[in-house]
Amino acid sequence: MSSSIDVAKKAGVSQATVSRVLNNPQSVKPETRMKVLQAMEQLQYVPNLIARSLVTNTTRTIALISGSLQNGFFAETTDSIVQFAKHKGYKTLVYFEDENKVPDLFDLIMSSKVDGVLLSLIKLDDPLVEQLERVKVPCVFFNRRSKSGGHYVVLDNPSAVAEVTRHLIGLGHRKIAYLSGKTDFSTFQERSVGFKQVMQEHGLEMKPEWTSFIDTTTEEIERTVFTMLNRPELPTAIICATDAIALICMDIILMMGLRIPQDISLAGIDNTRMASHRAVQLTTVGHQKFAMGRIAAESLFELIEKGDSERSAIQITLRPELIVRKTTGLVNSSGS
Amino acid sequence: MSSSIDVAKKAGVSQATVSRVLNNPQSVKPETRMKVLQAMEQLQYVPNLIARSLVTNTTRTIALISGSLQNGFFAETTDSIVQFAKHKGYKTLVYFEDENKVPDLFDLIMSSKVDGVLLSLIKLDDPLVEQLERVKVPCVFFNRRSKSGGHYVVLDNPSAVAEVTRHLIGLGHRKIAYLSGKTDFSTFQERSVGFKQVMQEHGLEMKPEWTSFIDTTTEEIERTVFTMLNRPELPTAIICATDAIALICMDIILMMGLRIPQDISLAGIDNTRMASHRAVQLTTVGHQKFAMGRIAAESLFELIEKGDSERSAIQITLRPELIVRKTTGLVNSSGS
DNA sequence: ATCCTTTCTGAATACGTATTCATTTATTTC
DNA sequence: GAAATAAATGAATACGTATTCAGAAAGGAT
Repeated sequence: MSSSIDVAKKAGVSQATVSRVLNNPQSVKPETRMKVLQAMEQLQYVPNLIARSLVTNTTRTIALISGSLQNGFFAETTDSIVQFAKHKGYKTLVYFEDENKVPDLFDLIMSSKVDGVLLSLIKLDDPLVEQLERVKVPCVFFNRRSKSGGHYVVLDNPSAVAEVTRHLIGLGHRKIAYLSGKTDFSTFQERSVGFKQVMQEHGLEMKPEWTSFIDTTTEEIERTVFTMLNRPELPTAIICATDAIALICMDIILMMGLRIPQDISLAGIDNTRMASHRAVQLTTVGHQKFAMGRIAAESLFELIEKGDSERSAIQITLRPELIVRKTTGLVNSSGS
Repeated sequence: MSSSIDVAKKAGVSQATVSRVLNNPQSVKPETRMKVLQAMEQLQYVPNLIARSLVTNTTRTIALISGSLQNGFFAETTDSIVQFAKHKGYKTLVYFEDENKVPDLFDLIMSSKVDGVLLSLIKLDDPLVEQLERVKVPCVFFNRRSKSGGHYVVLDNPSAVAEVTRHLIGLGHRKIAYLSGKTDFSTFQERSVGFKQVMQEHGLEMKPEWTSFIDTTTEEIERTVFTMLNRPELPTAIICATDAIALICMDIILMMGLRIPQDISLAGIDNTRMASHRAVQLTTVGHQKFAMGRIAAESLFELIEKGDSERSAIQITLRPELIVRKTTGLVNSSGS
């Protein structure tokens, strides 16, 4: 690999001039500029971004810390974030973390010198947040947020669940199960609040055996649903805290020979792409306009470009929208 | 941010010693090592990887050039690749490229100084391949490959399609449609070969109006399927070159009120996660053992760690395995 | 031609680390 | 205790770029 010094030699100029034709072309005489460009061409010169970063203290790279792509929601947000970053001339460093262990991420981010961070996999009281705050790295949370504020874009989670819950109650359901991830994530925390509230408003009981806050691994979800549906008394509806959970849930329900929604209604949240598929047609709640990932990315670049500190907090809460499809129906009166 | 020089000052040693406790701890006396570690702790020192990369000419970063995550196959491979890279102590820089434009990727890769490249989105005659070859960056293709060889891990594509085609013919199908991406990608090229061959072996015709090689955007696929199914004569089965295409295809088929497989059989390739979902149950063909992404990643790290040049070419062709589910059935004798 | 601007270019330096080489300090051997 | 060896450390340098500052070249006005 040839360096700017090689180019300089070949063009008979100084290295500084080579640097100039790259970063400030009009500041160098057209004649010599041509010589330099020609030399670059001949040597197949491509600038070393590492060296440049060392000087400018900027990498044109963002970090994305997301949940596993097995979850369609994260696949969609990741896709749009990476696309948008590319469009902005930025590279994206991705981490798909296990829900539980996000320990060394701070050092990873700091040492990589990324220009910004998009975080979805964050616990309510994650120390990472405070650390990032301290070092002034532009950072926006999406989907999940931390209790210490910061910039974020999230769904109005309590309302979202409230809407599905009311929808199901409106269909006559009284025995409603709730299947969620653990509440140390804001998403699951907030969504459970919405559920609890609406149930109470209607004087309905949250049966412990129908209410689960579990690890959102496929195996764990399958096991939980299987156990629940093997009890003597079945719920008439299941609300899942995410579409990803709902899909797995649906898989088990169908496997056990139950019909949706005749035997059991099912609803999710996120309005994932698969939810609208005609083989699935999941009732869910989404939000208007763009994907959340896109909005988060736009917000982040606003921080990066205009400077974080001046900016007042970006705190966007997307209005939820119930999307009724085919997995929820009137409660089966023959149900015990 | 504090540097190793700050640490050195605080600990009363030279910067070289600080560097040593990081890279060669046992070469420094335990006593002074402690002093240094303590200073690091106090200053919250985290090494600047950019600077380190400049010296070592290594970044512990790989680049992944993949198709859009909208395609479940790429979501799965990306997930496992990123996980595996992390496990190996490497970061992953991702690009989800549009099928058509992959022009400036070479400069992007070179300037970022990644230690290796995983490529799935590559055309048969992509110039990128030769460029990467020339600069000796470890590189392995997966899923798709280039005609100029190199390291790759792919499915035995002709056999894969041959298997589904024979399966459908065995079920009595004669009027078989084929829906594929464009053949300047090896995947689609090789798969179409398999289809053509088996059809010919059985003296069956590839009707032009039932055979499409199109851009694999959702809209384009939808339009194509819609048009095909609005013709007077319908195929009794559709083979899609990927599960992603098959899913979209299924969506349209169901939307038009046709039943699968009673009215029309449907099959894909890749054995994507959603294909096994009980709301879908797509007949498809996959391969044994690990995900392809994982195998590709393992191969790449072998190249990175053991050095590329010594190594003979890694060329892995995975044996396909037909997985019959519920979207393919006996041909409906009442079909016109 | 002289002086003054303006435009352009080169030398020098900084960024933060790893590494070589020489030097100091500690340890062993007789 | 001296000499020989081994272990530990520091000074200096390199990596490839951007940038400052000073100086050279070019152009304009008188």
